Amino acid sequence: MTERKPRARSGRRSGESGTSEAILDAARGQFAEHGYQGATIRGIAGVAGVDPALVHHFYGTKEALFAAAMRLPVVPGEVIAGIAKEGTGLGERLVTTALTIWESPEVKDTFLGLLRSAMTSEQAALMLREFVADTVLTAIVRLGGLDRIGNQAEAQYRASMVATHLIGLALTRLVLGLPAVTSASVTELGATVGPAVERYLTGEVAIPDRLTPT
Amino acid sequence: MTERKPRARSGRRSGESGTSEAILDAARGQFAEHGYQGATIRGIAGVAGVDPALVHHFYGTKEALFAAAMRLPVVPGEVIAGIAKEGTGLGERLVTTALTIWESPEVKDTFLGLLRSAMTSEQAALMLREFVADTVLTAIVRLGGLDRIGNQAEAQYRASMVATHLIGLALTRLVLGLPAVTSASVTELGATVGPAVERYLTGEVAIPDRLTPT
DNA sequence: CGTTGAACTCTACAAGCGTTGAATTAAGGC
DNA sequence: GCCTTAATTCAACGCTTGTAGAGTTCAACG
Repeated sequence: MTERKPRARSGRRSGESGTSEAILDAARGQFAEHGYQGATIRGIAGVAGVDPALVHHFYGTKEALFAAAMRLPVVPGEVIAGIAKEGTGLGERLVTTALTIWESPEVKDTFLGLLRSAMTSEQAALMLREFVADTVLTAIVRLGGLDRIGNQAEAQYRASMVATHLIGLALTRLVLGLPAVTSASVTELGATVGPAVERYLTGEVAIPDRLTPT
Repeated sequence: MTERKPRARSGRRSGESGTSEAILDAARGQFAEHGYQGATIRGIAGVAGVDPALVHHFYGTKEALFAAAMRLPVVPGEVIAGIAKEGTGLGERLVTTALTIWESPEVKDTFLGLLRSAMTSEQAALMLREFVADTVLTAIVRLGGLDRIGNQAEAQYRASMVATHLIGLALTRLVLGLPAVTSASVTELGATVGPAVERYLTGEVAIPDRLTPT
């Protein structure tokens, strides 16, 4: 009875522990839940069942850990492959594709972490911009939109409107929890929002003069 | 040379100092810049040129200060009055109205503070929902949309789509800083986004079955 | 003029943070 | 079977944070 609470012994564990991956997982979860500032190394270590110093040993600083945790496990090909069912419009497929990717288990925490952190961290904002550009532009290209537009600035503008709407959708659905948006299914949202997105991609849209040189 | 740095004497100041308002202003600025967690009482006090304890004396806890700072100076009537020029479509007017209000000096810091804080604070998320509902729904009503729809659930769904798009616009413009969105004028954005919003309000939109009882 | 109360600063505490260095234990190559 | 190297915990530092209490100066009222 010399030791009451049986603490974990120090020193290396037997076998492959997979601890560094567990730490990354815990980090993604905490960043997704509390954002960059709200998540603490101690909290992450706690979830991973590990001493805080170990987190530091593996990843150095908190910033580096964030960068490592938010790095995508390459945009999951399976998810994209399973989508894009024919028969529906381009915009609709884009919306359902984006939502499905963002809500897929492999990506959700990363996306949420970036979204929450981007509000207060310039670094995270940059990463989120890249992330959205990656997923949305990739999806656009893969689904075959925006390819006919020669004017680069106009294409940029149109794509930004799409991104704007989709990010708003993610925000009201995943973070803010607007009832009407959370209770709708991905398919329903695709049907409702799809046409608006499609108009931005290929429809008649007011483009600022300065972007369309005579 | 007994005292190097001339510190402010303690005790009450002469005349009306208006300090409590200065603190609220500073708080709005800091919350807008860093979000709820990122803003510190010491930082706010510093901007207001005041001892941190005074902030506490006036507003009690940080949460209470946040609530006090984020309370709207009643939606500025001047701003709303100066908008809604005839000749453009309903959606276009809604977009320009919302953007103009949110970017007006009286409201901008409050809105940004709520937007940044809502990502990590449930309290702030609630306030943001109310805020958006207030400004957007107020504008919708004032501009005369959505009044013909009898079905309450459908109206809710349509309005949520509008809010979704507008919040996305605010986010990419004010927080994320997407170049194509920040460099456009409010008028240009109104022309581009307006039709999409108008469609949600009065157009032909796919409404989930469960919302439209036969 | 004296007293009460509000505005204001000082000092300090307890808690939590990211980070560090040293100690302990196991794995892997020679 | 030793010896290096990696994984792991421990204890602690220095800093910042929100908050509390006590003290100081002024305004206002009788």
